Amino acid sequence: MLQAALELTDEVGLEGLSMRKLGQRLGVEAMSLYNHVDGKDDVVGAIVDAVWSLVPAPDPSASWREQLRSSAIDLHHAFVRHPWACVFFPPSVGPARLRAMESMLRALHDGGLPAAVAYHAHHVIDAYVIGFTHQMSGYVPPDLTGPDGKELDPKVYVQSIGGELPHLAEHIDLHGVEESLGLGSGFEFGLDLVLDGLARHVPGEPR
Amino acid sequence: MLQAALELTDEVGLEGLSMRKLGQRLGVEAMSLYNHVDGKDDVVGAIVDAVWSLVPAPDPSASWREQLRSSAIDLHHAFVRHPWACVFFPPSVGPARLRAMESMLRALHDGGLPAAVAYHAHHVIDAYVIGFTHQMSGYVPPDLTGPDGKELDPKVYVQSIGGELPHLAEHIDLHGVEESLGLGSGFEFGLDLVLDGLARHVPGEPR
DNA sequence: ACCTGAACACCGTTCAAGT
DNA sequence: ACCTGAACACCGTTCAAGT
Repeated sequence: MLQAALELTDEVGLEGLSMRKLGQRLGVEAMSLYNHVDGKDDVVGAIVDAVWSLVPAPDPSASWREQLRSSAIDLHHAFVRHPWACVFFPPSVGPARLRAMESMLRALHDGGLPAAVAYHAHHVIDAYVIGFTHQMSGYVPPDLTGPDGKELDPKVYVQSIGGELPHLAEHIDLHGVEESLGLGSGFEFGLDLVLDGLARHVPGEPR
Repeated sequence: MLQAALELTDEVGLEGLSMRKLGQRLGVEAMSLYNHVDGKDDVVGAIVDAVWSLVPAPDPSASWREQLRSSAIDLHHAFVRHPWACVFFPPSVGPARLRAMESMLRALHDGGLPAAVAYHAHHVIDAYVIGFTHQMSGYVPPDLTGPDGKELDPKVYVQSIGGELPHLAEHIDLHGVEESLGLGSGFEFGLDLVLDGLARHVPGEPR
């Protein structure tokens, strides 16, 4: 049934998931589900944790930086595949997510970061990975087809809403060609900003 | 009416906001609202943009770094006051948010950051500010009162869910005393990691 | 132009009743 | 032990009817 819930949510999203539809998919009335599950929050918590369980534990023999980096990227990919799971507060925090948190804190600690830095680093990285991925996979480009059916210039589109906003119009112009800017993916660019900053907090390895 | 919607949402949250309750507060049936507004998405988009309008435009004579930093902190505070507005995708992006985006992109451009860096920086900072603030203000500490009414040790609480997770237990122990770690707020710590990283991309000012 | 009541198509969840 | 139908308390939204 957990499998059915996950597939259904992949198809219809978290908003579209309902006990009635889930029952229907299982060939059963919605009310029967309450014999196996506490309620909707229970199933949402379970399927979100199932996505967390897809990210492999980091290699403890790698450097702290490589562990954090590859875990963040693996998590990012899992959320790209299941965008509805990219959420700060699922109804409950399951064991898979707890294990991921433990791995990250262990890597920071073993890497020699001061406790205060490790404490904040954990929240900063979580916020960045979930935040950026959520933002990225939820984005839908604005509809640029004008009332006459022709494509609007970003400049006039932006102006129609907010007035004279030249930098914003230029920014929208770069959509779709951002990979050609020579900086790699936006996600990794930001991730490395954070990790580089953390590296400068490792005592004994200044730079 | 926009004012009433904002106050109501401050009280009951975004989940609690309904056309019926909003009508009730205005002394009118819910269906009357559709004469003044396109639908619920319309009012949510409007009140979210009203919160964005609370953050002042940055001082253009300040350095790009100071502009970004103080805008991010102002936005953070606005979202702490109105947590329901701290959302990546409101039903619509209003003029206040567009103006904030323009100010940020202008500061990055005038500060001499390469176009590719400015492009990604915008998304990274947005993701971080919204992500961290959302995470922070939505967090509710786990209920540590055991079945006998006594307070559980974080170690045994964490173990009851996920097994042996020593670093996570230690992390939970630091909750509430994180301000005493000597690194300032977690939000500003992460923000400075990002801004410091961006500063190293300014050509001609190596370091 | 603005408001209203009834209705429609949905929700999560409870509960007594069945097997 | 598991399933069911009816019901409750909610949603957003439409639409014909009123003033």
